[in-house]
Amino acid sequence: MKWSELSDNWCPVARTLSIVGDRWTLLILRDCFLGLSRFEQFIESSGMTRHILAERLKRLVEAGILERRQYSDGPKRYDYVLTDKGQELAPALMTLRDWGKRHMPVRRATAG
Amino acid sequence: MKWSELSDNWCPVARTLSIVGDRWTLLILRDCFLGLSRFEQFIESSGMTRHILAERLKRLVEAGILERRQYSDGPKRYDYVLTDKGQELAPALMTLRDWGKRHMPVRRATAG
DNA sequence: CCCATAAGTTTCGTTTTGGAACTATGGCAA
DNA sequence: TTGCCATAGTTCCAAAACGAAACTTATGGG
Repeated sequence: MKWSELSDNWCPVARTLSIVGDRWTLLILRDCFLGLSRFEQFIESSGMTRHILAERLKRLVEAGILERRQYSDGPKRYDYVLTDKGQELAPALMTLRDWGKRHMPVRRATAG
Repeated sequence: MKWSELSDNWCPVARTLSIVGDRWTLLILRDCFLGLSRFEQFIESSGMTRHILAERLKRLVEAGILERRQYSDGPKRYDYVLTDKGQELAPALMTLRDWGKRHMPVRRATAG
């Protein structure tokens, strides 16, 4: 079965995962909840490639989870902010965070 | 950045996602919460390939989320059950389910 | 004119995935 | 004792996704 076919699955968990159930997407949303909104910020914070970030942002906007917003008119620049629909993913992020805190202790530092 | 490097990230959300943040893994866990435990059951319920299922089960066992348990001694057969650590992912599954119910309505039936 | 900033896009080699066939183990029945 | 079934995997190959890095587009400033 193709992953994309999951968006019409009977199970609401599966339908949710058809959007956020991949490597990186939930990390972008985490960054949004931390207050980040710009392309370069997501790149720096998450460590994903520009290539993939661009594709994920497009999907999140199409899904109505993020909104692409022009924030500069000089050189036209855009950033991404959570919609109401996106905001409502907060509980999901929080439960994943809580589980991680309890069950996934850090073994060694991420960087020096 | 490689996905596997995420397991030592400072952020507990990222560390959690280093295990469950891929296509399919959370669906396996959903099935476990629905009472399924056998290889063939996961295959039938989720629609993923045997190949990927085998790999994901191995990772979940290594992570201490599932336990591989012999359930038959005639032909030796094994199934998979949630550990306490795995059980504690229930809130995460429930928040994803609730969000899906609210924001991801079914467009058409999955099958005829 | 040249450099910097910032949001992307393109290219290309590597890794992961999907699909389907195949393997291993043992029960059961003719 | 042979052959078929069930079940948990493994193997193989082509297709899709991904990572890394260079390139593009648009504008402002020295």
